[in-house]
Amino acid sequence: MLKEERHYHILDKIILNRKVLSADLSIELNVSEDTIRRDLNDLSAKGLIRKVHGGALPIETGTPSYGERSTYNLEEKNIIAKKAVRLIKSGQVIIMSGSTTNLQLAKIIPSDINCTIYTYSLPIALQLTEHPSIEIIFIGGKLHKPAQVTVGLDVVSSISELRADLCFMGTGGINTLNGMTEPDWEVSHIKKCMISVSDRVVALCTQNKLNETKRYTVAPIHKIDTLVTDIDPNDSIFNDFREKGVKIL
Amino acid sequence: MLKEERHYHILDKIILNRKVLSADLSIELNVSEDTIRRDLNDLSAKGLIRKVHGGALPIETGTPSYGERSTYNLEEKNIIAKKAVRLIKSGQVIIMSGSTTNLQLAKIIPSDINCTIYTYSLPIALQLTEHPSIEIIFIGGKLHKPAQVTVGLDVVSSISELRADLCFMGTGGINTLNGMTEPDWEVSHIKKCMISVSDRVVALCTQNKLNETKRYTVAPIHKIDTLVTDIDPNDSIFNDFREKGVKIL
DNA sequence: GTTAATTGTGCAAGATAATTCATATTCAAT
DNA sequence: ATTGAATATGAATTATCTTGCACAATTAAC
Repeated sequence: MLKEERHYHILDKIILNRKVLSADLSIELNVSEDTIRRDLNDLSAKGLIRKVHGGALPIETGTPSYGERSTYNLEEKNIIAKKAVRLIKSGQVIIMSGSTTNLQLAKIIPSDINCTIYTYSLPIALQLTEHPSIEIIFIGGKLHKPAQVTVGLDVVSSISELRADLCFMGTGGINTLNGMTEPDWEVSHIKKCMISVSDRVVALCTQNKLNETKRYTVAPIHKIDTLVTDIDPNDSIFNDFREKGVKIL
Repeated sequence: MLKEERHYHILDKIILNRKVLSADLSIELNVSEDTIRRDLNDLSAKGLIRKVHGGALPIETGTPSYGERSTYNLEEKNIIAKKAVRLIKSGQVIIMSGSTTNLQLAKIIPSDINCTIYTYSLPIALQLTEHPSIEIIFIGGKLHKPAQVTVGLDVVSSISELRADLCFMGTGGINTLNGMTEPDWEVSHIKKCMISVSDRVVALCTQNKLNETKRYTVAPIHKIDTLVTDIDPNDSIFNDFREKGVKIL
């Protein structure tokens, strides 16, 4: 393994995972940690990565101001939200799952949009109360405290009585082979239900969830109409998805 | 987990929840509280958060959100909440209406209490998610934005299927002649329903609502078991209430 | 072909950074 | 004032980093 090969590997990994650890790389690339550190120093000197104690992170994009930094993790989610919000039209009935990406989306819905939104997430509902005209229907049930969403049979049965034009779904993991998957059993059921009552399913997915597979299946890939990510929709990574008929945004 | 990752996690969480506790973060991120405190100090030094005893808060941005929305008569409501909280026992099933007094009450429920609480108020539900053991059932329906509560037939029919030991009710107005009254038609119906499914009804009432009468009747005075106010329960103002069998706290 | 510089790598020792732990102090709530 | 919780501090520990050096492989020069 040549030095440059390692460098490319490191850069690839850092783009994909948003971080690398010296210890991991040492094992993966089968060289000592010293060598990895030297690699990281090289790349850092070239301004390609940012070296930190224990590994390295990508260079921060944009102006490193106060607000920018504090929204760092939300940056990708905001990109996704901005793409997704264009799908919302007045008059639609929409279901939103309880992800932080959806929360970002809820924040930027233009005030001239007039639609009905069903959700089972307290933060999202609360955010939507700031919107002047959207009709919000909260889906009741037992509250799951950490995620601040309702869960359980009540939720499933409430959703199954609906019919929605659009469904915005945060993703635990998605790939062409296993489709959409979820780490949580209850949530996977709720999402199944959401999909079955929605005309179009829009999956919101940060790149780190792309090509991941979680424990429970939500839906095969062909049930997903549109996939919204924070990467360029023309990227070749999406070829498989396009073949299965998934629109990329 | 790199140090910066923790920092981003903390910033994300603080944006989402409007506060973080050192103890929680320590468990979530699997490091000691010392480390969390040092992280908080770092972030605070960068001006990204405001460190306080026990955790940290976001930098004040001027836009007050649900949590810090100015509450009128906060002092009185706290007094009432402190009296009312003594009525809560482990094992009970409780319904809470959506008043700011109830919100204060929700904040001070001792953490060793273990009960089930039904509510249709977003702020109260959100507040209760901080409690370690209470089971929260949110009553879904159409959201009334200004009050951030659900309303409508869904709410009424959900409530009518319950059975509760206790019911904490904010009051629009109360007096011995007209009983409990409400300015809002929809809310008056919901409250009627709450009363009909509860064994005991506790009315929480600041003194300015005492002896007021609003447009719609909720219940005659004898339906109220306990009246909690911010004035001395032995005050002669309560004589009429006592005659009707209302306990004063 | 031999030699000398150059480069890449691993190893070891000391330096630095991050973390935990024990302890004393401060804080918040009664 | 008293109590219990949260915090700051410094020592001890662990992890990571830097540095210098040895060695091998590669390149360049003669």
